[in-house]
Amino acid sequence: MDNSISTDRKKRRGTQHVACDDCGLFPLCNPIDLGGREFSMADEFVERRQPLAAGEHLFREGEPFSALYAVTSGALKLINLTEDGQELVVGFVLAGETLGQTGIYPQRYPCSAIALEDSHVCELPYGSLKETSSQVPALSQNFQSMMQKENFDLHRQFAMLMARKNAEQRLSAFLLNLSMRLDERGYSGEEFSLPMSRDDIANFLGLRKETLSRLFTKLHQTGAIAVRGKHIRMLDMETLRDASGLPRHIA
Amino acid sequence: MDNSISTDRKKRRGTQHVACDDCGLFPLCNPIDLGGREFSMADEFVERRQPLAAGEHLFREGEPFSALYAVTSGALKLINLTEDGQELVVGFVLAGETLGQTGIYPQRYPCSAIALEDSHVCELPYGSLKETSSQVPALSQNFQSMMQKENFDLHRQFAMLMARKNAEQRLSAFLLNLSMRLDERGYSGEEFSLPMSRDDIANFLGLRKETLSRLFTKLHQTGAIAVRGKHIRMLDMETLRDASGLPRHIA
DNA sequence: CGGGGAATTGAATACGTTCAAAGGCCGTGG
DNA sequence: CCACGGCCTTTGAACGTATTCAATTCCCCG
Repeated sequence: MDNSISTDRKKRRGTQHVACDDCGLFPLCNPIDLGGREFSMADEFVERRQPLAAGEHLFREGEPFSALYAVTSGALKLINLTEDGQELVVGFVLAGETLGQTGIYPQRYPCSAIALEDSHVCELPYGSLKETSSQVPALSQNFQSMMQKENFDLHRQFAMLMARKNAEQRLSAFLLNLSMRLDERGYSGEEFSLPMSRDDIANFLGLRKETLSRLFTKLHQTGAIAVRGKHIRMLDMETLRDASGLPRHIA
Repeated sequence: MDNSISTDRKKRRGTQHVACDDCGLFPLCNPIDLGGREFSMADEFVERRQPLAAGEHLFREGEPFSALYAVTSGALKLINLTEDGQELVVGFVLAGETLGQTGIYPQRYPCSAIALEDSHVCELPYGSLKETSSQVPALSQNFQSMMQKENFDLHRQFAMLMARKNAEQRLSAFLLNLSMRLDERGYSGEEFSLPMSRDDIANFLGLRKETLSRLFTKLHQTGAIAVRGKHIRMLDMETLRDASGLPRHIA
């Protein structure tokens, strides 16, 4: 069996942008399909493809909510800070995915968003969205749909990761979740590059980085995945699904 | 210190209903505040207070999505079934809370909902909601707000429970989460009755019931909570917050 | 009062963590 | 282009925590 991953390491750091059609914000940028007359938020209000250096904050926990964002390239992590300054990773946002929605209700961002690598984001000011959507039913409708999908995704991720007992199940479920999400955005869910460090994954999954490392080697040795640093190839999805302990239709 | 819980066990099983004002579905039942003219879904479409026996299904995983629900009394659990027929508890719905929203996007319920005790639910058919909301902006607006709050709640619960490493943190966070949610609906968040079995909690938290049991006794002995079967009194919230390892502003 | 499921407790085992050390990758500077 | 240094990752061994399996107790309900 071929467990190897090509050793030439071209830098993928935040280079290729996701296609607009694959972006989670697309239905809000271009709500043309239902509107009767043509209309595009993108041209009017969306601040497109702002660069974000690795490690830079997009927004900070507690800041007043002001806009929705979509990641067009790169990836971010969402974190909370504990009293003693420790990070608590509560999520990852991949290229094509949106962030900021959770701040709408409390009017503040409930977590900080930090770029994991050099990234680009599109910014949609919430004021403009709200104002325009009151006049453009199609936009309002698409916004509604977006929140519904978001809700579903959150619930699914919760179901995937919450009740996983042992570390192997957690990691398997995590990898499957990533793979699904990459697929959804037009990337390969079979071979990809992890944008986050082992530490971040461990923190997110409630494990130690050492445990995680052992698990990666274990999954590698059993032939379920091929690992070379951050590069992952999903070799045996079936085994992973079994290892995750998840119902087939979820994973 | 008084670690005792009154020993008279009156049956609270699904007796008192939550007040309509405290119900998560209220903004959809009565979107009068913005509408100009008075209007109420409740009178027209909402099927009110349907009884549900303990153990009975409200809906099943995979069924076509048809309606939103609010629990007016009692409580439900949300579960997925694994291939081999094992339950995977993915959430609990308390009196005053809503369920079904996660089915909107995929057009199917992604999990089954089972009554934990004799309960009552109000049913709002989604067809009626959608139709009416296209004519009543206030309703549409409130629906939007509901999804936004739902999104926030899900994210918060995810943040609270996901990265909790050890069992004590998980249980503490779980109890704090329950307490918050009860408070929100006008119940006492300080003293309450767990509607679910130890097994269900353990399943949800990814622990064994034996471990859970030991933790309950431990928290009881340290004086953080008072436990008598399903009755819980939160004696020392500060200790619990510390034990949960959560940032203060979340817990 | 008695039966049965749920909850608790106990002892041995398995698993994940901890602390320490070594290895590998990458950017920097020679 | 290669050597150096730092950081991230991997590996090792001892320890601590959660799990397992079994036995007992507690409650709820008839």
